[in-house]
Amino acid sequence: MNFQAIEKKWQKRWEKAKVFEVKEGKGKKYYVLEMFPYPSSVGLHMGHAFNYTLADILARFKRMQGFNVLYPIGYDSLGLPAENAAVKAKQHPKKYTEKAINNFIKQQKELGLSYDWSRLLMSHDPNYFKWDQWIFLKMFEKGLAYRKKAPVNWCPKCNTVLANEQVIQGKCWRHEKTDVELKHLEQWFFRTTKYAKELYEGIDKLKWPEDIKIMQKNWIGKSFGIEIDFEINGKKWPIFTTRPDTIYGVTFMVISAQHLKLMELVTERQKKNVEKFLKKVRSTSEKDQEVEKEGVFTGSYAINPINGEKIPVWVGNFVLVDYGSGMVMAVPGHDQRDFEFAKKYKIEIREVVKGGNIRKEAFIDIGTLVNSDKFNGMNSKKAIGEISKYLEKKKLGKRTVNYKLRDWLISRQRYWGTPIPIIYCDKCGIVPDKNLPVKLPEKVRFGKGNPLENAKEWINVKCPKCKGKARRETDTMDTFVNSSWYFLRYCDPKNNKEIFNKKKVKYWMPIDFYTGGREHATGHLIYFRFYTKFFRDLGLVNIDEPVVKLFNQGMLHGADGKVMSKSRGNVVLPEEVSKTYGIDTARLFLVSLASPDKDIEWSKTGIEGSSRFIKKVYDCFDKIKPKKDDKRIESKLNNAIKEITEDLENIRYNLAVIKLRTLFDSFGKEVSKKTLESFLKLLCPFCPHIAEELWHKVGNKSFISKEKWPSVDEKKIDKKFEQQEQAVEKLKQDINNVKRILNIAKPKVYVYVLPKELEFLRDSKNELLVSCGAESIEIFAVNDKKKFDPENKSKKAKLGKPAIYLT
RNA sequence: GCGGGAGUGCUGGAGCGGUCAAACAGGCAGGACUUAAGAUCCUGUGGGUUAGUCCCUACGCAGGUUCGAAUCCUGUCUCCCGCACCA
Repeated sequence: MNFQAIEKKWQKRWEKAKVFEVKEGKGKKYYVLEMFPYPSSVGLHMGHAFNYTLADILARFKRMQGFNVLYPIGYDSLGLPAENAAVKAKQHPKKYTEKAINNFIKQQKELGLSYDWSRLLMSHDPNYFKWDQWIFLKMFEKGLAYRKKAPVNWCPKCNTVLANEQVIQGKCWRHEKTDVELKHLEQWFFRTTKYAKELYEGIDKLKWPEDIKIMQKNWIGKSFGIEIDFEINGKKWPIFTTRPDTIYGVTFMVISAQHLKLMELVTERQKKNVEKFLKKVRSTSEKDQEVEKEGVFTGSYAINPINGEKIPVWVGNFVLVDYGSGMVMAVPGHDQRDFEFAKKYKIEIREVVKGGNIRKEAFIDIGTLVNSDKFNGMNSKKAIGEISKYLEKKKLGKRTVNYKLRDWLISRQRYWGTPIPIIYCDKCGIVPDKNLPVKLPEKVRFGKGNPLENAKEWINVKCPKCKGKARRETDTMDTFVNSSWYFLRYCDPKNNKEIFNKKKVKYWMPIDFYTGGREHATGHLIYFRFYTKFFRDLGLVNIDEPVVKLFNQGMLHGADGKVMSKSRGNVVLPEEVSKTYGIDTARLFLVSLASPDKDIEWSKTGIEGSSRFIKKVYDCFDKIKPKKDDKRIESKLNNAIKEITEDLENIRYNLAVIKLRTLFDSFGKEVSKKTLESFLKLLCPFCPHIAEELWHKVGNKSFISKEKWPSVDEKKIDKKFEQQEQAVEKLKQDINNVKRILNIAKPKVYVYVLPKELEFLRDSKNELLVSCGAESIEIFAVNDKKKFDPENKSKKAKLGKPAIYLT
């Protein structure tokens, strides 16, 4: 059979008849979505095919179940990789990207994915990013987009700053060998921290994989504590601590070496020392493991608010600048880091919680307070509360909750991104540019730094307010901005009056099933929740969370056992597989290997198994002449429908495939047309092209993709047939066993059964003959007087266990 | 260091308190069909034993809970992943 012709044929017909295009309003909706793909110019390999197939199967299944299924596609086409690749290929990123997209579309169509192509989105389209800019201005208006000078992560390879989420173990997310540097720059931020509490608390309600939920919790990192004001040089400096019970043990303070206001604390005498130290800190890479804790005295002293004690303030390399207030109270007796620091610089280590040996190491557990004035003898746990209360009463501190989550740095010093719609005017300052879209200038020079900085005509504009001289912001937005709301635009992709129609979004949202990789746990999957909450507060959506069910698919590994990727050189291309086996076979194989959430390995021999099955199915429809069902088939079919439906519902495709195979194997020569059709429907989500082809072959004119999913008739499921089958199976084994013991190559077999079992065993006579390699088989009822039974074996027969005699 | 997940046949993997551990697929071996190969079909694939029986050994290792555990608990080893000086 010619797979490729069949595939092409149906792909064309689907497209022509707009089979997968949907409109809102017709019945119950179901929204299936894959994470916004970045259109790499390298194209798709089998790993991608695996991802898309998983969602496509569900979309097709839900569609047949009668849901109004929204299953759209688009491309996250702005971003650094495209710009870099384009520069390398000496092509404009736009041209380069669009070529890549066209290639992607072609390949995805060849996979038989049932997208509604009419909703196609591309984030580099000004009609799309116009709304990114619109959102930015809304955020600006609400104080959620702001500009500040801050210590930021800089990747020297990318030549741009990065968000915290894009720094992995001190390295750039795109360059695993490049250390991220710290710089102080004026940058644009989104105030994600405004929703920190809600983002954190909402996690529990999500039907997401547990590990993702835990990762998000750790990332947002909630901790309860108290902010205590320490007075330094007459000014109040707040610090955050979760252990106020150890406040009597504070023997010094440490401020981060990156702190913006550090120099305010440095005295004239200490200036040289501190500057020398800062130089050293900057030259050693920030996050290398096990950096020794070091610091220098600033010359200033702080007053411990609880007892008025004067304590030295140091500057140190181990204090994070962007957590809490960038300064800590050091309790060397009860914090391991402070302990190491104090040991090194011979600062007093004071015991205030009894329980450990603070000469050897810091005692960080809870215990009983000592050397703590009126709180002596109190348990740490109680003391945390009591001391907090005391400080609050005296207006020296305030209990707070602190989050690790930081505001999202969205500025990028690159060309291929959404321009930030801001104009700087000497007179009016920061002015929003409401004349959207702010497009990218086409003619720019690539190579050195941010190309936009040299686009003079584009930069120099009139101030929208005073019409005076002004200049554009040259930073563009992080690509994760574009992917934070695309799922809403799919609901109304062509709207040019507003970002989207509220009613349409209300109908389609939330996303019912979202697939993608685990790597987005603390990036995209937080950003898009943040956006959703912001839109809700704007009154644009009526939901709190964008996704009901998140599914993380496993990774496809190559034959070498490593994750399939172009750079590793272990890719298998869908085109190639398609040529030999057909894409339906590949789809089937990918999901039958293992549970879809697990990593799987591509194997050449493995796909043969799926191929054999597909061929068998195809051949069967070539030959079979439908007749009537017997009760056994009816039972089998209904049971299969029931179980396959459940398995699809729970994304246990591997198990569904097994049941599909078992069902097919149970077809004898007597199968009704209706049963065959039901089988095809069950097959359709996995192998849509072949299902369509055979659907027509048996005489239908409609699209099976649009047919109704078969329903279960529970009454027809009869466990009796299963038991009978098992009995036959056992009998088979028994005969073979005896045959082997007696060492007869082609025995004559005599079977003796109880009279009521005679009928179904007779039906299995041929099957037994083949599988036992017997010369002949005769089946007698035990009470048959004419039976051949020279050794009188028939009296051994029991219910469900016939007696046998071989010769 | 903290957190999460996983260890089942020759392999990928099902099973996640109980009627049978290994469904399904792949591999390998034997057989049938062929002049032959391929395709296809059948059988076997821990050990012992037997005319189809039964026994033993087996779900990383060691304990425990239970009438009963691959499945629950504790400890331990190995592997994978995430976070990592968060005060």
